[in-house]
Amino acid sequence: MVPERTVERLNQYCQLLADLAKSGTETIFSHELAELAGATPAQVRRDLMVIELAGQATRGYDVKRLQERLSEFLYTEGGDKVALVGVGNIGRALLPYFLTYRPGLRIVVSFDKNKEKKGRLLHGCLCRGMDELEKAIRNVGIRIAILAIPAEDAQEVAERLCNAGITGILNFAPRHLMLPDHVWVENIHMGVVLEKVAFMARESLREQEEAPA
Amino acid sequence: MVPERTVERLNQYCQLLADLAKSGTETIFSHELAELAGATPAQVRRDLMVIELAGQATRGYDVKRLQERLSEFLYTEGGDKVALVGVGNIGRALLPYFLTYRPGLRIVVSFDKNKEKKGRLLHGCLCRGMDELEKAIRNVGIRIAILAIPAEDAQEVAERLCNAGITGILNFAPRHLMLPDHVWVENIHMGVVLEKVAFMARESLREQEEAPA
DNA sequence: GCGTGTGAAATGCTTCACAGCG
DNA sequence: CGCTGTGAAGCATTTCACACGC
Repeated sequence: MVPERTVERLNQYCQLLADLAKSGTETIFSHELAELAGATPAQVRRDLMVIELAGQATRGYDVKRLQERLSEFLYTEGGDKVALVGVGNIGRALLPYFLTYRPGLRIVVSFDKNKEKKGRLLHGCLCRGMDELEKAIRNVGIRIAILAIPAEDAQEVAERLCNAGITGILNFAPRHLMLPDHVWVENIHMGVVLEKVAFMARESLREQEEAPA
Repeated sequence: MVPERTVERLNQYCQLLADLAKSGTETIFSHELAELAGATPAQVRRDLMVIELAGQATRGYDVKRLQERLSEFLYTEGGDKVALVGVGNIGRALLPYFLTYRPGLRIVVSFDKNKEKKGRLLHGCLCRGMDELEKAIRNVGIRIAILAIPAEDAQEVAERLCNAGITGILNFAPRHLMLPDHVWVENIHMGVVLEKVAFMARESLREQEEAPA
């Protein structure tokens, strides 16, 4: 019901507002928030319609109130627990980021097939063996997983995650996962995105040259 | 002119076709490629219209020919050179991936403000100091950069990159970059995406419960 | 019959433009 | 006035549906 892109931007706004609140800003106009987020003022206002909090024409929006309302809308009470599967470089990049930065999500456990990592604390997060995957996820009641393992293992492990009760996956493995419809999968395929950047950069350059005036 | 999403998928197809060619597959139907890529058959056919290569109703597409044609369309002759700015965990995750996996892009130099990394080879890629940024990029003629540094430095470094001739940036810093219009920026904000996954997973669960039959 | 290529319809998302209000 | 809230218009992307050819 809420547009996907809007959910992304609301999360972004929420983040920005938290920073603004910390730095003492009390009110903000749609065009200011738009500039920070890289959106248009109309877009910001449209997005904010879904949370039904009125701004004032003379003052804009109350930063603190807006941030509270957004958190309420986006996050569950107490925050969601997340499992990290695969503690390679990507996993290690994500851990500190979420542990310190994100209010609504906590990475509470990680898994790796490398036995040496088993039992170790990485950024305060216990690493378990892959054999404990289902049991640990079930016991802790985790619904969200980050999949950061080699492509060839991705499908199999993703299926195990779903069987263990996972309903949302952030997938970094460059493979399309075939999973039941009720599971929400979001792919981050960095290779594809970098290639898109290269292509689009070239394209937009070409367009400019072709139509100089 | 070519739709953005199509560019992404064409890259994905190209990747998949390379694998298929290696494994000896000679021809492929749109519905097979669609399944591998997580798209629909109609979408695949629509995407392939832009490269004007005909498939055959009885046999489908010639894998090798299609892959060649896609590479030709997507990549520049000899490949594009890429700079990696910030050799933290994200940077280290990307390096081996692109060095071994991507045909059209080569990370040829990296930069880090940590002086200890200066002059070292990381996965065969020389790491330079931030003071050498402009000069190195200009000399080697690099157009594409990956920005994987802390948010607070992102804007300033991005501006330096643009002044050095960069026209495409893949940005991992959780900040919207304000840059000239001719520079193509693609953001990967993992935090925002993970939060979206959590939200959408919850939403789609709720919808299913509300409309069970 | 079965799959391709493609106009035309449908969907989803963004932007415009303006009424309403402090 | 300048900014918010929002119908309506405009774009981008996806899906439908069917003519054509092996």
